[in-house]
Amino acid sequence: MVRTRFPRDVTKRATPPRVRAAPRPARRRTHGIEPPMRLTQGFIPTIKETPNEAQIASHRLMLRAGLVRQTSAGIYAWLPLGLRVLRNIERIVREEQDASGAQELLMPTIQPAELWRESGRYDDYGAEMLRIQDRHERDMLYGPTNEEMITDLFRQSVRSYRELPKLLYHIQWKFRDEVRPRFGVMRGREFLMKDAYSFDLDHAGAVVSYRKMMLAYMRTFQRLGLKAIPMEADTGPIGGDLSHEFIILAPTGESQVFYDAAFEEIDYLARGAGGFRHDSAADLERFFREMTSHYAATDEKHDTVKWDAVAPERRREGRGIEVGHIFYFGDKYTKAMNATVTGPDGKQVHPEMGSYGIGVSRLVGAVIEASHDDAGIIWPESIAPFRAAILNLKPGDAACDAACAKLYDALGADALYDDREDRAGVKFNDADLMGHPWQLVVGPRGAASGKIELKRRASGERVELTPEDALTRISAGVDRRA
RNA sequence: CGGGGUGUGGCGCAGCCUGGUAGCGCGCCUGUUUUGGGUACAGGAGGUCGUGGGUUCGAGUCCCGCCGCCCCGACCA
Repeated sequence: MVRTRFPRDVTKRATPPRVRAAPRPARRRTHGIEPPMRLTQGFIPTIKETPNEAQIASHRLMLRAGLVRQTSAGIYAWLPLGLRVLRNIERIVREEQDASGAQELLMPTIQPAELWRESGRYDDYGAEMLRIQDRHERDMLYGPTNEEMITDLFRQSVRSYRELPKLLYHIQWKFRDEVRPRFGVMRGREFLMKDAYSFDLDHAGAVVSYRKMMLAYMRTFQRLGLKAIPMEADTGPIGGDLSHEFIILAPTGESQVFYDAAFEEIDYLARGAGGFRHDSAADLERFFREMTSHYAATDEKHDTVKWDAVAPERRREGRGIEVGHIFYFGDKYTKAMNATVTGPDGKQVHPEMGSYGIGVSRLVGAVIEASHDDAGIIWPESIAPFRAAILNLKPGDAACDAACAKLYDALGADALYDDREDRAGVKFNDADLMGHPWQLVVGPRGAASGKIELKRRASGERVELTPEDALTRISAGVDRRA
């Protein structure tokens, strides 16, 4: 048995090692776990008619395109196509968390009631918390969030202010027993969430962590192809006095939002002059001022006087879906759970905390709400389950088969090969429904003369060209940021 | 949790009022046909009618209980 020891000095480092900004691999989907896929061999059950329970667009399309299946109210199984999207979103969220200096860990889904009794939330949280007992009749719960557990982990091991700040996150399934689950994965009971927690010595430090996360969020949403607006929010049951929620725009959103066009004009991913760095206090300050100086409000908090002060051509209005929420709440938990570090003056202090959530599974639905048409989903390049679909209009035809094999070979895991023996219309419809950014249409008509058709899902634009040129167009068309 | 709706082959639905051999469309399987936007024809497989009880000679249908799911509202990543 090999014994592993953690190097001592790791915990002594005052600040985490600098992480390079947003790694962007040459090939996007390089987790190495996703195999190429032929439709005849895959498990991608598309359906023609809309299941009766699905009312909103994203829910309907997720069921029809074979992304998910519901197993109970508000609980979903993720099928291969849906899982790819979920993983792609998760990957971008992770890259931006890492880039901000946060460290990933993984906490369990099941938590002991004891921790929640310490913070006082075991009783406060109410019926939304799923409570269970193990065989020894110990009270347990399926975690709806992780403030208590992270605070417990922190207090066990962090002793000195020299080890601060700590910015920790995980991406884990949560359960909140919603009274009324709805809108498919947008308001499920079980959902995948990225939750981060910051620990700082004082208020000033906590504010820096808060701003870092805010920047990470804006970058994340931009990479997902979404227009996100940060809005001041109430802190709710998490408590605290500084909080923002992030609303993305979609025609079917739950609430009306009003905001200044400034939010759309900022490039959060820009480098160099005008860009924002996570490790520069000045940049973070400037960034935070940008985020808070422009008008933004939901209908509940809408202030018509302030709204009238915004130049008319800069007023933007639309429907919004909440996809993230960040909180600063000081020593609420460190005090209740007695987590302390030794300060510079030798006295014990309760670190200041913040928590930061992104609804990863909700984002799958939210992106679809923001990007679809009558025919189906229109995936942004950055999270599409496949970059392209290869439609073999006549399997068995030598020229078609050869052309498809070549394309499939070149694209590998980035392509979904529709090799079904079905009518052309079936394949066109399914490809539109599944929403691949590109469609490579190979039919006997063009194959004879060495041509295929390339269709752009978003615009509907089609061109006839050689397979080589099509492949070039596809890779050239990748916007690595969005 | 209040209000409303609904549950019948994989999906969408009819049948229930007025009890009497469980049907239609799509999908699926076989064959023919068609071949660039869900083709056509023929044959076939597949259903404890959500569930428990009751009424009746007989219940998908009538009565009572329970459960699931959906929508509106209050509540929320």
